[in-house]
Amino acid sequence: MENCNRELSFLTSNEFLRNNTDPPPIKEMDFFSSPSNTIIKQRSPTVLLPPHSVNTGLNLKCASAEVSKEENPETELSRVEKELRRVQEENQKLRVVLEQITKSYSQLQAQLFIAMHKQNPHQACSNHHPAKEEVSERSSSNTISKLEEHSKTSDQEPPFRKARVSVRARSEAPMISDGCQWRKYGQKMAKGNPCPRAYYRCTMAVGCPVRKQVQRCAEDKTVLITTYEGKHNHPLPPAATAMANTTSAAAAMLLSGSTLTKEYSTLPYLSSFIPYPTMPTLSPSQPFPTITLDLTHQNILPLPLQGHPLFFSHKLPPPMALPPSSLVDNVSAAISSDPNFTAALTAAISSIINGPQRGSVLPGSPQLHSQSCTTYSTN
DNA sequence: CGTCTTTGACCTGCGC
DNA sequence: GCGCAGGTCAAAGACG
Repeated sequence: MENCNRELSFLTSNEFLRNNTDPPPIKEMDFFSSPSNTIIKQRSPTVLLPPHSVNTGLNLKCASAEVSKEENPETELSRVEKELRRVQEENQKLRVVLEQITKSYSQLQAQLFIAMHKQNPHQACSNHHPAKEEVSERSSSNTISKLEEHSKTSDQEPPFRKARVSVRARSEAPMISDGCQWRKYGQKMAKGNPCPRAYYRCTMAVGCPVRKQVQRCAEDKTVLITTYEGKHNHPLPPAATAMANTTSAAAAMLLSGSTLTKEYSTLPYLSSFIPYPTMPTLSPSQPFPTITLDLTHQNILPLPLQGHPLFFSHKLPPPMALPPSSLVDNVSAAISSDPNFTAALTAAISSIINGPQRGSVLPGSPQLHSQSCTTYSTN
């Protein structure tokens, strides 16, 4: 039973990149702090830095203080501009690296989820929303096996049409803004809930199969339950990509089963985290596997959704009463919830950072120049 | 006038 | 077969 409460959640701590011998936890990605506490000078490319002290060598001294007063101001200006451009490029590279890391993590997390499910198929537990899904073990395994059977035997219907990703978020608005265009095509009173359920379909492209249902939680009417179904057949605007990534990844995690890795690699939108997925929750009246991303009680936002319009629509103080946190904080927090991921993620990070040496760098991933390093400040 | 929402009717699947 | 519930359709109305 203890596994029953085991959600794949991202918690707030900095433990994921930490071990006993590691430097202090990362608090922020500080690219512009004073040199005294942020710059690590590393001259030899063969010396490995601690895992998260990625020194890019941006010796960001205050140039003006060191420049000779006789020097031409224009030359100084151009030098500073040049330096600024270089810093921006470094920043961009690091961003790409981080994206690769998050992608690897989401894949690893999905694999763990599937492995857990296969080990304890009868413990596929429900989430903790009593009003939503009271799941019997029998119906759960039945549906899962039906699903697997379906995915094996039928290539005609996209599996995403059947998988659902339910997002619970607090919002006073009638509908969360997720960057897509939706057209309402129906509304129904659902049994057991005084609030009507609205049906929307994506209108960003003709024939887009994506639909969503929006309904307020019966127990807590401040909670908006948005259930996504289907996969977009068109490019998405940046604002919508985060949510699409999230739901696609979650659906893939739910559906892919033993062929997870293969299917994952073919998902067009998969490039993001899976935030706070609970175990698949299956309604007895609906044979659709549903994965619930519960954002109502978490004190950290999922990475792809931070800064997303969805969350700006909240009445909660953004970002949900958290102290200012960095991306790295969130990553570390995420992994800390499951220590088993630490080793795997460390390997993933290593494979990216040391890609060229180990021959395992991902295509298109940037290569951190050994002498071009940036320190993640702990301040 | 075109687009979107509303809402009752209809279809489908499931349990009894 | 019947009733129920979820989901969808489509006509009518509202709106800019």
